[in-house]
Amino acid sequence: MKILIVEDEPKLASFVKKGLEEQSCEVDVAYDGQIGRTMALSNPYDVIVLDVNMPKINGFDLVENLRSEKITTPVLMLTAMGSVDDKLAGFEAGADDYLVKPFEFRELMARLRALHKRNSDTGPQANILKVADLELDMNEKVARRDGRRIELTAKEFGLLEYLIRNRGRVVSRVDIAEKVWDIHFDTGTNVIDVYVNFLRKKIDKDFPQKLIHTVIGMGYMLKEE
Amino acid sequence: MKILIVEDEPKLASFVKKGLEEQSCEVDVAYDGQIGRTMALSNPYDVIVLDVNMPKINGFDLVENLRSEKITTPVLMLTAMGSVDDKLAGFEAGADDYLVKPFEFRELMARLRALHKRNSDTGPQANILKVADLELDMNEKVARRDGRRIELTAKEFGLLEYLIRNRGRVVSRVDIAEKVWDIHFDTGTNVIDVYVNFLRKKIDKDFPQKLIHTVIGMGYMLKEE
DNA sequence: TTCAGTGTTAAATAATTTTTAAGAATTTCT
DNA sequence: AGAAATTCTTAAAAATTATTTAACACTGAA
Repeated sequence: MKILIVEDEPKLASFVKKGLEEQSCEVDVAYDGQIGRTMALSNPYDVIVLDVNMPKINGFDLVENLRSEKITTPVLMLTAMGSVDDKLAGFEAGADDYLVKPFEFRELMARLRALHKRNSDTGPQANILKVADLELDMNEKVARRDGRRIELTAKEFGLLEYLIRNRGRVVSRVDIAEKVWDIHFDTGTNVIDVYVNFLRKKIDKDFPQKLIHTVIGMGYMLKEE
Repeated sequence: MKILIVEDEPKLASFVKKGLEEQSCEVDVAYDGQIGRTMALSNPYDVIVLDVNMPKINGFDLVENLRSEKITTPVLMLTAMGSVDDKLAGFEAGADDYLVKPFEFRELMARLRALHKRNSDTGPQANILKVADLELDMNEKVARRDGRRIELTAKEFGLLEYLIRNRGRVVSRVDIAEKVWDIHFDTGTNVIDVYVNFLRKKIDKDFPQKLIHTVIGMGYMLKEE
């Protein structure tokens, strides 16, 4: 289990780190929210332990920020503030659990395990994204609709994956350009339009129920119905 | 969110049930572990709330049993036993969270939501602005009134969003021109009037209660009543 | 090197939205 | 009440946005 601890109190951080390492976890420590953010964005952690009270970026803001960046790693908030309102603020910001200091290490460990279990035990079948009768097989890198196998190119696959992960939500061309093409400024290109067209041919053309919808002036949306 | 409560204390059970139903959850209650087991096995719940101390089958045994039956529904244990050892036993048995009585309802709600969120990959929470029976769905980029779906163009959507975010406040044409059209000087146009008219046709026309009000000489206001 | 598949651009066409403008209706002012 | 100002409604013109096609460039494998 790979864990990131974001905690500005060195003593507590090293105590927790040691404990976790004894349980054969891989542990990284960030001593402020700023660094924590960078590390969380660039490494695939199983769980993140977050102190609320920190310089630069506090815990609440950090979770919110991570969530807005689509980082869904489970987060456990660690804090001395035990009021229900504080807890609610934590959950509101996007945390998955909330533990009040002082705590016993064993409880922290148990809670981390619980968070991890839920995220990882989705098993091998977690690698298939579905919408209606459309499946995206992340292992085979292939789509299926109504059981029929559909081969996709890399860009097509990337685009469809992005659409599927944002099913039911309108995604703008700018969003797509950034997340799928990694274009961060306006190049005046129409690649996205063209690729949506490719996808439609492969995925919607032969089926009565269309899944790819264009929302004029706003973007595209993948949705059943 | 569909929830099963397994709790032998009728008072507590009905208190929690009522609270959850107010948050528009579907709630079933089982008054002992035996029945709880049967219900959990036959219905697809989103979360299960489990009291530890119950006749026939206690909470620990019930989770263990469910897990062995491959029921992976998130379980929150509810109990008066707050020692770390008790908590560990709960997690050990397969629970996902552990809340000690007495608790505040809001915390229970937050924890249930957190458990549910992780299991249903609906991504970021539905982002919906509401006024009276009018909803503006920021994900789907669609309005709903009285449950009826209303499609809007980009400009219509922008205007309605601005009105809704300023509900109950009169916004001048100049405000609207600046924030929605990005026009910063007087062009003598009447687009805004035209668009308010468009919106009225889509949003107010078919309903007795009008939401868009014109305040002559000042601007427009969105308000119920 | 050639070839097939992939990614990108550009331009023509189609569809829809946005804006303009002008007459009708309403409200305000004298 | 009558005139003036403001707002509403409508339809058609203008502008924008989307789709499709085809051509071109790039890549990696044979």
